[in-house]
Amino acid sequence: MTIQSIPIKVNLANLKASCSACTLHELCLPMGLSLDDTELVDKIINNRRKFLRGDYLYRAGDSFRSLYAIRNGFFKMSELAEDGCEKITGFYMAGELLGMDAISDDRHHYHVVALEDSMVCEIPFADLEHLTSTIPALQHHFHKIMSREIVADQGHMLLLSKMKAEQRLAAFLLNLSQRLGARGYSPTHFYLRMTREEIGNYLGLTLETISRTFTHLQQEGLMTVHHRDVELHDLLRLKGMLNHY
Amino acid sequence: MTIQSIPIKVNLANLKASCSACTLHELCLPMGLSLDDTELVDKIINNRRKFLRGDYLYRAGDSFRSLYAIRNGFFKMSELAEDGCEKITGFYMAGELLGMDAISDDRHHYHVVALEDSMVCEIPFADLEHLTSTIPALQHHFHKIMSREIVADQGHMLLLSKMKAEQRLAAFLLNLSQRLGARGYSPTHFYLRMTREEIGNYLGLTLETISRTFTHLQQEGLMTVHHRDVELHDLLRLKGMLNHY
DNA sequence: TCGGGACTTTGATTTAGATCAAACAAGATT
DNA sequence: AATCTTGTTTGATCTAAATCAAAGTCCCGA
Repeated sequence: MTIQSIPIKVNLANLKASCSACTLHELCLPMGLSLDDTELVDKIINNRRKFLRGDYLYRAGDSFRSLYAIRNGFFKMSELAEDGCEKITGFYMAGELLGMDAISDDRHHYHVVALEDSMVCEIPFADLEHLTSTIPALQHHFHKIMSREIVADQGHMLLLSKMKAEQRLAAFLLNLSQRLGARGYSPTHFYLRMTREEIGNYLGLTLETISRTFTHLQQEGLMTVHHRDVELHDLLRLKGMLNHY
Repeated sequence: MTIQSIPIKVNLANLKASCSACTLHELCLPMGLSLDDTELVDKIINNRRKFLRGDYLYRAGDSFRSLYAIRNGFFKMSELAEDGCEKITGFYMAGELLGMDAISDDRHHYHVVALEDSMVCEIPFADLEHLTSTIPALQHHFHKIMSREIVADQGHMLLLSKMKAEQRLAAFLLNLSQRLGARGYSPTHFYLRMTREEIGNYLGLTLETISRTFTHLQQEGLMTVHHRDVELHDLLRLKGMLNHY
């Protein structure tokens, strides 16, 4: 069994509440949809599909038909330049929605690859739009989800344009921590699903800088890393590092 | 008359076609809305409001009620850290929609300031959502607009994480060029509405680097800059600079 | 017409992080 | 167990851009 396939311990009760079936489900239930509406939503969600580590969910250039809700697992989204140079635009985990960039011109703009074995629900976009026009609460929720993607991307822009290496890595770890915590996983102890190179790529740094910065954060007593096993010792001090640009 | 207030020469025929009244108008007309639907859209758009250079359209933290469509003019969007350090997240021009980040949690996340005298239409978001649920073509178009914002932000992320100073500036100029061209302005000859410092801020560089890079691009014969008057001599070669990361 | 302020250019120096290089782990494969 | 592969750490050196510094330009208001 590889490290990558070791399942993380989950607080099941929590997970169930925040991600009962599939993203869309999670998305609409808290919106106070009626039972009938919930059934309508369930109907358009296609069967879950399994992806093994390394599988592509879709590729840049693929024509756009559906959004994808991650039921569980972990994905990276990236652009591949002609020269083979990869540029990672984001990491996505359970409860998150993939493919919203493709609405703009009916083509996916990026590759999406599973970084661990994962389960995904396909949501045909035409069906979703049909449903959102009949269920106002669902429409509003969908707008919020797109808006959150915008906020997240703009946050990452600021990270890339203003923060130093140490701050970027701290922000990255805190972001993972927060998202894992929201899903019922431990916010302070988790496995990284990606290599140092992929982290560096995403943060606009090299793998060597990531490695050195991990070493430094450990020396400061802020965290422990062994391979991909991360333990954050002091979330507050980590957050404190982000304030001063 | 300051340089900032010199009006740029416009191809009026073009402008009219692509931006007849207000952004939303421009947005829905090409979607094949019926005349009746178009009238409905017009009804929810509040009177145009004028903003002088330096005026705030809204501030970070303001509660979210409306999106804003720029009828004409130029705005910058920015975050202001406690220490007073500004971080510019984007520049917006005629025909673009502001405030979509605020849908996520009913608060504006950034400040928006006019960089020249501008005219803006306010679009109450509740009204817009009401309309989008009754006009499917409008809903779809709105989703495309949000999606385009996501694509643009992700493109800027890649710029910030992978490109060198010269490529960033070239990409910035080409982006302005393309957007101005789409609005009927000259894509090769335009005024910059922002300072070198603001460009640098947005591109993750210092004003000195922007200045030196302008000088260098001029020496290469790719462009001419006098103060804020930019002339691009070779769009193809500028585009060629972006390929190699 | 002069002087002040905002912005820009250019030069000298410094530095954070990139790049180059080598050794080292931990699994996976034989 | 021995070897290979993939990913990681650490060290030495280099470099693009930051920072520090000074002078120049344009605009504006008195």
